[in-house]
Formats: sequence, C-alpha cells, structure tokens
Amino acid sequence: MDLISGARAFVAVARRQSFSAAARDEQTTQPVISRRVAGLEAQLGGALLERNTRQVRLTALGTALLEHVQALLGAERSLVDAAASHHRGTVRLLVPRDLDPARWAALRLRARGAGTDLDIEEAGRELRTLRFRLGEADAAVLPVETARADWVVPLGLAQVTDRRRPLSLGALRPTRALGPKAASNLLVLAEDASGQLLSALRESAAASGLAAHQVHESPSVVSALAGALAGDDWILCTREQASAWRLQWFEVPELALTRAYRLELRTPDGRQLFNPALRRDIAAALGANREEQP
Amino acid sequence: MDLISGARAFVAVARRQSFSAAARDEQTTQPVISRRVAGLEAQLGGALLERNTRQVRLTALGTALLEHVQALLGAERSLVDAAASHHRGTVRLLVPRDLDPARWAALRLRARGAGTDLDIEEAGRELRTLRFRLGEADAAVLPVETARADWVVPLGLAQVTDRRRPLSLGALRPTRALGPKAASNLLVLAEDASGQLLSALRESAAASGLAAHQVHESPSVVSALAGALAGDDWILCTREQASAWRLQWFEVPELALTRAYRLELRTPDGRQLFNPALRRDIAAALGANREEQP
DNA sequence: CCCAGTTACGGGGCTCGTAAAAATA
DNA sequence: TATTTTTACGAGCCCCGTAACTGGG
Repeated sequence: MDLISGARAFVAVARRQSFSAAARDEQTTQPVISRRVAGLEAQLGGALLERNTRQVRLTALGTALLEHVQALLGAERSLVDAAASHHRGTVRLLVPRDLDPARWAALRLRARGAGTDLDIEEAGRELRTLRFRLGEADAAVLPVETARADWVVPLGLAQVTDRRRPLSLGALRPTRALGPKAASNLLVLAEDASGQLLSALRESAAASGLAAHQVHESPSVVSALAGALAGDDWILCTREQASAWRLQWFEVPELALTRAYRLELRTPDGRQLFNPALRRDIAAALGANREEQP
Repeated sequence: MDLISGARAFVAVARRQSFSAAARDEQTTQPVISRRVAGLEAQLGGALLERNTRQVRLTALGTALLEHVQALLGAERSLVDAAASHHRGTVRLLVPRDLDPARWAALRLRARGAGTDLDIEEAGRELRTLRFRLGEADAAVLPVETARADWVVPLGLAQVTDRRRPLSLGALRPTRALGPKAASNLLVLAEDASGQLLSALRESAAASGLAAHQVHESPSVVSALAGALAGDDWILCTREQASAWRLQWFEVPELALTRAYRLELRTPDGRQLFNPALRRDIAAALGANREEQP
C-alpha cells in the first residue's frame, strides 16, 4: 500500500467527513478510498477513523496523526513544487507583507529582464522563516540582528495629523482632559512584533511616561489604519509605508528602532542572480535608504 | 511508482554513491534500485543522478532536491514514529541540553509511576523549537518571554576560584598587568545564546567597562569548562550547573539575566499527565527554585 | 576486458472498478 | 428501510527478481 495514496485518502475523508465525498474529490471510486484508508490504518497500526453508517469521525489516533499526515503531504507537495520550479528556472522569494506591491513587481520585472522568473510571495515574519527553512522557497528576506543585516530600515510613528513640530514619545502621554478612552495607542504591526522589539519599545514608552497598555500589537494593517486615520493612534512603520497610507511620518529619536533584514539563500548559486541592481530594488521595496556594507 | 520508495532509493544512492551498495543497504536487488530512481526521476521530470559506469554523481536537480527528498522521508519517519509512540502510550518530551541527567531520569521514573512512558530527549534551543513544531515530539520545554514562563531560572557566573566576596562585572575588566591574552572571557552557553540575551549582556558588560570581545558564545560545554577550570573564564550558567561542574557560582545583580521556560504541549490532553508533581521535577532539572504562578 | 548500471522477461502480487453484502440509525 | 461503508471478484497493471545486455574506463 502506498503511504502517500493512503495519506491523501485519509486527509480527504477527514476534511469531508465522508468516504463517498472524498472519493469524488480524489477522482476515484468510494471502495478505493475505503481500501486506501484501511491500508494506511494497517501501516500505522490502528484505526484513524470511526465509521458509523451515518457519520465519520476521527479516533484519538487519527486526531493525533492528522497533522503528521498533512505534513507528509506538504513535504511531497514541496518536493514536486521545487522540481517544477527548478525545471522552469523559477526562483521563489519570500518577502515581508504590507509593503508596496508595485516595488515587488518592479523587482520581478528586473529579474525577468535578467532571464529569471522570480516568484515573489508575501508572508508574515514567522511564517517566512519557517517556510524558508522547510524549503518552500529558494530565498527569503528574513529579520536578523542589525550586525548581520543587508538592509536596515528606520521606523517612526505615523498618523493623520496637522502637527509640524518634531514628535517625541512624551506627546503620547495620556492627558486627564481626554480621559482614558481617548488615549493615543502606539500600534506595532505584525512584521515588527518580535519580543525583542516590543520589550525595547515598552521600555522606551515607560521612560517617557506612557502606560503599558498604550503599546500593543495590531492584528492587521486595516485595524491599525482605522485608529491612525482617525487621528487617535500612532502606527510604528517606515517612512514609505506612512507615505503609501497617506499618513504623516515622524522620526522619534528616543526610539531608534529599525527593521533589519538579510537576504537568505538556499543555494549559494543564487548570489549571481541577486546582483546589486536587484538588491537595490529589494532595498526600495523594504524602504531602506541604502544597502548596508557588510 | 511509489514516491517514497523512489525517495529512499535516491537518498541511499546519493549517500553511497553507488546503486549496488544502495541495493544492499535497502535489502533489495540493484535493478530494483535502478528502476525506483528512474521512476522518481520520471515523476520529478529530470535526472537526479549522473551515472557513469565508474561513478555516480548528483545532477544540479539532484542537488537542489536532495534535501526536499530527505524532508519527505523525515515526514514519513515522523508519522510512523508518532503512530508507534501513540500506540505504546509514549509521550515524547524535548528538554534543554547540559542539565543534570539524573534529574531527567527522576522525571521519567515519576511518569512511569503514573503509568506513562515519558521519552525524554535533550536538544539545543533552536532544534527543540523546530522539532516540536515539526511534530517530532508531543511536548517541549521551550524558551519564552518571562511573562509567559512556567519556570524562571536565574543565571550567574561560575569559575574555579577562591573568591569569597560577591562578584561584580567590573572584576572582569582587563588589567594592564595581565595583558590582553589573559583577559577573562564571559562565556555564554548555546542554550542562552539568543540575540536578545547576548545584546543585553553585551550592554551590561560595556557599562561595566568590559571589552566587546570578552562576551562570546561558547561552542560547547567542554570548551567553556576548559577556561573556567583554569580560572580564566567565567561561564554564564545556573547555580545547579555550576555545582555539577564543581565551579563556584556568583549571582551578579547588575546582570539580572534568567532563563525563562514554558512547557508547550501538542495536545491539550497532556495537561493531566504533567501534573504539579511532574512539573516540580522539571523545575528541579532546570534549576528553577519554584514554579511561576501564571 | 571488467565492472556497474540498464533493459528484457516471465511470474506474482496488488490495486482497480463493478456489484453484492453488511451494518447502523 | 435507507444510506453508507465494506467485502467479493475477476481483470489488468505494475513491480519484483533473474538473467542477458550495454557502455565507459
């Protein structure tokens, strides 16, 4: 019995809660699904599904193993995808979310001009690191400590405001007149919400007299923008992001926070593809002024 | 053609650089290996191996895909292992390295007394997190921020010394009499070598007048102990580790560094296994004084 | 010419789809 | 009883091992 066929059948049945529906999904007949699942169960030494004629449910073993089986199918998909992309000469690059798509499109165009199909995919910080490690991409722009960075992007605070003077953290202090409801929050985007940055930020905030709850992670750009467009909250972001979102951006010297990125490559032969011109495009997309000198 | 059979054959040939040797390893005949590799190559759309009658070498595609194929086999192994351990009622726990093995043995014994076979495996900080996420263990003692921690272990500095007075960082300042060669180094073990801790430590060290190069990561406990036993270097470690290694341990108030751990569980039904008694054993193994109150 | 990998070939096992049986609400 | 899964069964395919073939050093 083919383990992978069994795995596909099992996952399909678990998803649809039905052998018949799974058979339709898998383009085969229902007895085949039944036998494949039975074969997988035999190999794993126990029932994965509890079948009544009315409903199908996962057993304890099935619950425990479902994600392992999905991981196996993920590894298979990853292998086949890698082979296909190698065949097409495609290089898969993982980049941060919430940056200017046009910049990434420009990067893709320049790579195509150099004869390479660069497949750019946006992903969150954690997922980018994980997926690159799992081999689902050939290259990734990953957060690193400043010393190892290829690009360093300064962060500031952005809001819709008519303020002209420089901004300092103290200006976000809650005032009695406004009341606790109207306190300005300092919103950290998912891309920056690492423990290290958050703790550093909370420390600076506390030193400037801000309350602990004023600094918090924003679940999405949309929710963050809601507060910033209303003139209530301040978003921690780059100058380019603020500009794209039509916000005023202020450097805050007390913060001195940055995003530090490095281009990580799976194989060393990607070095020739990512030449200085492409790296400048990446810098532009990230909002970095210049490339770091290693 | 079975993808996994092909994968096993390919990896075996790549390892042994020979179809015949791979056939012996895989307990089958050489033509079978040949066909399985050919089948995998057909599925992936290109040659993985370059065969001369004298030598076998990886092609570019083979090089690019080898680790993906190994990942696939790893996922299969992981699935089968998880099924087997579930069947035996085994719970697999990943714990930090370089702690007292006897403490972990005591934990294992207590779990066995409660009717559970607890399979304890030591692994480095990064690998522990990665392997737990990949589902290669049911539970893991992972580093987290202090606020979420189940256990917090204070760190101090240890060395062979006859010093009786309290230690301060300034005592490690290089003196002209000793010369640059004889400067005391502050060694950080792999378990603590996170960017966050290292940067905090370097900052404290600089504030006490230490040179930047005096703080560095130690590749292994053995190499760290060589310096500490000679009375030259100071190891950053817990009181229990210092005691096991026959070193004198000093709390350094200027540092206030800790290891903060949390027991992460794959399935919520592990909560009843890891009762307060087992958690106390884990605390003892980690060198924590007491369990944190969440 | 030798050695290692590939191809040929007959046998057997395994999986397939159709159809009938079984099981449960 | 009705619906869904399992089992039965013949057909065909695919994989296996043995043995002959091929090709490079």
